Amino acid sequence: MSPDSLPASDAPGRRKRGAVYSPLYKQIKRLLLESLRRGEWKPAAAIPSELELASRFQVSQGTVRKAIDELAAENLLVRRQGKGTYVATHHEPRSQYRFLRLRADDGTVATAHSRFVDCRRMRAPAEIAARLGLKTGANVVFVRRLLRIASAPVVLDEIWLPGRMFRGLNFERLAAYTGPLYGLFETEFGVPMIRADEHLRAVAADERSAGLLQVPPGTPLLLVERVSYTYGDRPVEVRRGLCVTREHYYHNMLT
Amino acid sequence: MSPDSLPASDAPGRRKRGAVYSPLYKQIKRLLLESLRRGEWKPAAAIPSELELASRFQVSQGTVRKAIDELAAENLLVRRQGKGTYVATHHEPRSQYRFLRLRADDGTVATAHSRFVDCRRMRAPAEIAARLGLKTGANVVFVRRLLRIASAPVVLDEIWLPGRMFRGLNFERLAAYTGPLYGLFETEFGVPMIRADEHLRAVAADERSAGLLQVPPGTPLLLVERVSYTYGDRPVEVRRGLCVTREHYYHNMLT
DNA sequence: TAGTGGTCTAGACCACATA
DNA sequence: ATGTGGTCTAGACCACTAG
Repeated sequence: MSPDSLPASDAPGRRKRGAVYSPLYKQIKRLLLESLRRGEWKPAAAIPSELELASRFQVSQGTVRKAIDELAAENLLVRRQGKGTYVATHHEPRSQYRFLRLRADDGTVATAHSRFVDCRRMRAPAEIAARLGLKTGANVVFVRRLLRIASAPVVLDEIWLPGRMFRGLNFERLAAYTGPLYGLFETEFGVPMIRADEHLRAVAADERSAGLLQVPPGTPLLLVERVSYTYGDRPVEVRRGLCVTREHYYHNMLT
Repeated sequence: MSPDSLPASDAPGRRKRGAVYSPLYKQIKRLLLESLRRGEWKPAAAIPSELELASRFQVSQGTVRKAIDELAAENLLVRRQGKGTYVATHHEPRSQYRFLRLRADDGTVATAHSRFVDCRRMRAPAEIAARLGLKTGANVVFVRRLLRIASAPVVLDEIWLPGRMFRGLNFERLAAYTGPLYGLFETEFGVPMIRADEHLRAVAADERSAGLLQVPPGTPLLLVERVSYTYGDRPVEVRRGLCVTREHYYHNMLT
């Protein structure tokens, strides 16, 4: 990207005047975000050094730093002193459990084992379609899986994904893959998950879920409804998780 | 606080060398935190300007800024351009719902009405005492209250507080007080809550809770176990909330 | 008009990783 | 030895608030 990417109208002092005011580092941040969205720098890859970006955008290193600081605070980039700045990936252990808030009673982050129960393509029900920004009846991939911790089933997930973005995703590929699901999405389908919204409720286990989770029907379960987003706030996953919270809990820190 | 507060051993370049390395701004941050902990600046009050702090600590404005930046990111301080930097308080609307993650189905943050059903002093059960860092049997204040949204009971809270820190807290004072509970704690007892840990589970309503929440016994409820902390990571509140999630959900955002 | 936080720069130097 | 991120400074100027 050339320096010309900075709108010419911003040339004098490079500030937007009038309607809205946007500091230089916010504009740089937007440019970096755009490069990430376009896939110019893939997950796990290094982005150019601060000095190089500074000369590319014709600003000082400090201004680039501030832009990167914010992206790092949002977990989109990872800084490594002495090495460089990298695009976040769901493959490293540190990012791996970013979206998993389930803990064992003793506080440990138990290692979960995925067992896929189902994977098929279907027409999106109205509610799922709405959340994914698709038309009702659009093609979606439906996945059902069981998360086991220490061999006991703990979570039953139902997942809906836009069919167009996940061409070729099927039961065999899921079963063959070891590692985090979002790692697969990112590597195989070029869809990095960067944010998720969760709605939690308590519900009673129905017959089917109870059977899969090996608990009596009617058992209180923690329902976690998630919508995940990729760059540009595009929703790309709807997930309904049913959790047995007899020996586990959902952890959250308020600040 | 005089500049001498900076350890003399740090004088050359003011860096800690050897065992651990701690940048200047982290040391400044620690000093500011200490002033907050000591109550030198009360909630809602303004702290000295950046320039004044810089001259006080004999560092540049930029270094003070970086320290304040981190404290603001942790919601301990609030910056207001053109006015100053203020100590966070639970009295302003913006901080008011910081610790309340319950939303109505339509996404709105419903205004909750508190109705206190119980307040008495008791000896701390072992588990509560452990979480509060007290000895079993230590004096604690026990509070039970019902949170109503649009006149329907939605949350039943049970709260334990260290007796020594909350002298004089009784049913009458609770009932007379309008506004957020943490505002009361901060103003009347000098205990600002700055962080909380929550553990969520799904449980079945027992007879008593079901009665108060006006749901059938056995109804799945969201159990929210919270431990709140004040400065220095001191635990000062244990709370058990039972939420009816028929028309409300617990909201969480993952980044 | 004065004071406060917010932005931006240029340059020096430090800590860390790698070759 | 080199290159990267991380810290710190001094100073200029901008945006915002309030007397």
